[in-house]
Amino acid sequence: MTNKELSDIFKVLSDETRVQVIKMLTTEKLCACQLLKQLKISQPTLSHHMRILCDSGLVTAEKVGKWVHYQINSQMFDQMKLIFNFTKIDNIVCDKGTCR
Amino acid sequence: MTNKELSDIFKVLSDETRVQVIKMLTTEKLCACQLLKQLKISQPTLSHHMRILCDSGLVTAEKVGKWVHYQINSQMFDQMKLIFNFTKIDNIVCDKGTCR
DNA sequence: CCCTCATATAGACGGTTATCAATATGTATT
DNA sequence: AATACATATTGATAACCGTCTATATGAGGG
Repeated sequence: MTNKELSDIFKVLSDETRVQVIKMLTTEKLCACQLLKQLKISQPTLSHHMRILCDSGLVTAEKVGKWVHYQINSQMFDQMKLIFNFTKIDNIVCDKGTCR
Repeated sequence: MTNKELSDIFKVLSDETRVQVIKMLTTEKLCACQLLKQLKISQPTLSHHMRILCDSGLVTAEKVGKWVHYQINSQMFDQMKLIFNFTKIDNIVCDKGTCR
């Protein structure tokens, strides 16, 4: 994963409403109208957020009749978990009074 | 952690340059001048990013003489790891042809 | 067919942000 | 003190983003 790909995913998660949607979808599959009920935003704004979430791959959509069912893409989140599994090494650089 | 707190942290990580800095600090402690060498941005821009990283708590700074040593705050990243450890339940909502 | 409900799109607006050049501050070295 | 180096701050600018209203699209139901 490139830095750009990573920062793009974090950008998707950098909005409070989208985090709330993700949390809601964590426990159950939901349609847009149900999400809308619990959010304090207009319908077009929700549609905008859901598009961003789906485009990123973090959420998947399935059209069922009039409704669209949204659901977490857990594969993506498993990958994200790995991102934070880095190992930190306490190397001291810039010591000996020089940075060159 | 509230949704706002979470999205604020993701916002910090939503910039490609800051992701690159985080990655660089993953393996070793570095001063600003060393970070600057490997990045294609001006010194004031780096200073701006380092302030955002430090304010968020993801990175800590330590002034040593002329230099500022930056280092990952691994406690924060351990916490972030947990965020992605949710359990997904495949509840189907919106079934039976109604959303009400 | 018309009407209603669910969702998407278009366009406008205000606020935020990343970037830079210029400058300031602070710290060592000579 | 004077100079050089490391970092921070200021102010300006351009691009981006979240939000809304208005409108369009699409799918059932009567």
